This record gives sequence, C-alpha cells and structure tokens, in this order.
Amino acid sequence: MAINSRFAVGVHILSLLEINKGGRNTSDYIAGSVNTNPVVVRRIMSMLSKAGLVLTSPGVAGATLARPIGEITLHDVYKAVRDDDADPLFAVHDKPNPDCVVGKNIQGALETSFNQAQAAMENELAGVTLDTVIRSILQQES
Amino acid sequence: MAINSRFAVGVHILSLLEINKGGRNTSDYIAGSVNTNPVVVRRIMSMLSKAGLVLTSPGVAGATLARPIGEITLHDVYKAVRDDDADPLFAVHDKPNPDCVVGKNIQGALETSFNQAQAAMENELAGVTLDTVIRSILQQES
DNA sequence: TTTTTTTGTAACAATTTTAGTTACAAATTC
DNA sequence: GAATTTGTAACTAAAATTGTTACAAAAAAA
Repeated sequence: MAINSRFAVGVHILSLLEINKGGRNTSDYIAGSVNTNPVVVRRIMSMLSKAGLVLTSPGVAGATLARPIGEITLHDVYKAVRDDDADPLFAVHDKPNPDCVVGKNIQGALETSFNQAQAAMENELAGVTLDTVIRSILQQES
Repeated sequence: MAINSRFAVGVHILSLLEINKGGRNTSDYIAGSVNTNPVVVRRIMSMLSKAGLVLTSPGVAGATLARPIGEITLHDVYKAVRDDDADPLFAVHDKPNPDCVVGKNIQGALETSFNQAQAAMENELAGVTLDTVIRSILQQES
C-alpha cells in the first residue's frame, strides 16, 4: 500500500458531497461515513479546497463541489491530496557513490522509466471522473 | 515518494552485477556503490534471489544474474522487492461506515479504477529491460 | 586444519510517515 | 449571547522504512 489513504478518503468525501447534496455535510457527518476523526476530514477537505475542487467557508456547515462531477477526475483528487505536488511516485536512494559508474548514473537512468510509469498511472486516473465513481457506488447499492 | 527505494536499489544492484561482471561483487562492495549498509544489500539481494533474478550461495562472494539482461524487466524487479506481493498500490481506508451508501460501496467502486491505474504503471515497467537501463548508465558516462 | 571471509537472517534502533486526537481562534448560525 | 462549525496548530500513537549489531553456517584462503 504505497499510496496513502488520503486519496481514497478524498474521493469518498467528494462522492458523499454529491450523493448527499441536499443534506448538511459537516466534517462530523462525513467523518461518520469515512469512519475517522472530523479533523482528518477537515484536513483533507482543506487540500481539496486549495486545489479548487470544493467550496467551503469558515463557520458555515458543509461544502459543495466546485465543478460538475463529470469535470472532476481521480487525477485531480490524486494531485490535490499530496503534501508536495512535485514529489515523485518512485523513491530513489539519494546518495549513490559518484565514484562508481553505476552510482554516478543510476538516478538519471531510472528517471525516464520511472516518469513514464508514473505518467501511465496518472493518465488512467485522469480518464476516470467522479461521475463514474458515483455511478458505481449507486449501482452496487441497487 | 510513495514506492520505497528498495526498488531503485534492486535495479542498482542488478546493473552493477552486469557492469562489474568480471569483478568480485560482495555485499560490501555493492553497499559502497549504493552507499548503504551491506546488510541492506543482502536483504534486497535475498529478495531478488527468491524471485529467481540472481544466483547466490552462502559463503561464496558475489552473485550473478540468473537471466540475460534483455530478459529481466523493471516489473520483475518491482515485484521481487515487495514484502507482500499481493498488496495494492493504492491504500483504501479499511472501515468505512456500512450504514452509509457511500461508506458501504466506496471500496468496490474504487477497486476497478485503482487496479487499472496500477496495471498501467506496471505495464510500463514491464516494457523496460535491464538492458535499457544499463545502456542508459553507460551512455551517460561517455 | 585453522583462520578469515562471506552470505543469510534475526533482532533491534533511529527516523520518517501516517493517522488520530486535543485544543482553540475565527466565523457563522441559532 | 450561546452554540456550532471551520481551519489549523500542536501533539500522540502506530506503522513503515532504513540502518545497525550480532551471529550461525558455508566457503575460501592461509
């Protein structure tokens, strides 16, 4: 489980905002659905807000989606919930020996392949909208 | 940096075994190139060995590749260095509220998309052989 | 054959990451 | 004015990651 659950929780939150659109989606209520602490929800909600995916106001209960569900992709959420948006999927040991041919060049040699693999993954996520996820949730229910 | 550096170190080790084929590739020597502790190298080497990518013997210095470099992919290494080969790339919160429509179905709804994204990433890795990596290392050197 | 070297692995430690919790100011609602 | 809610900081607990120490078993070297 290399990618932390903030991503899945982020999708959960957005799905709930849509499905429970009429209701009062406080962090407390959402936390009850996710089964976690309200502060964890607010923390992730804050990231979604900074990424422009949801609209919130201090003191005002709930949040609303900033865009139609067909225009929010899993990739948008993936990027939104990362601490450092630049940090790569694959870690590389940071101080290989520069006096060794392999040590000196391994980082550069891996960069291209690792970037391609990450891009392929992100591209798949970009092809899935919140709409699809919500449809799947509701379909399983019926 | 979601995927730990054992993967990159694994590729480093295999590359070094090939490039320094004539030499004496003890865990101590390899550790010097990676810039880590020899035990860390032996631990990863053990995983590579169990995956059938290298051949080693207790007490005998060094290791050799079990297959030609054109027949070892980054995906082989990726799978080799994972603790639990089954554990997925994307973590999902494990106890969402079953009394909520979203909580009850979010795991199933995410499974398909997450699996596809992971498969796309692994597929890219499967398209890169150790041969390509080594070529890149040597090319950067010249 | 004795000594040294090396692998393989267990046990432990240090550091970092992740998730959860407490606390509280600021804004809004009741 | 009292109660509720967001937003955020600070802290705690647990887990993962990486590095280290220790040592048996096997092989190589002396």
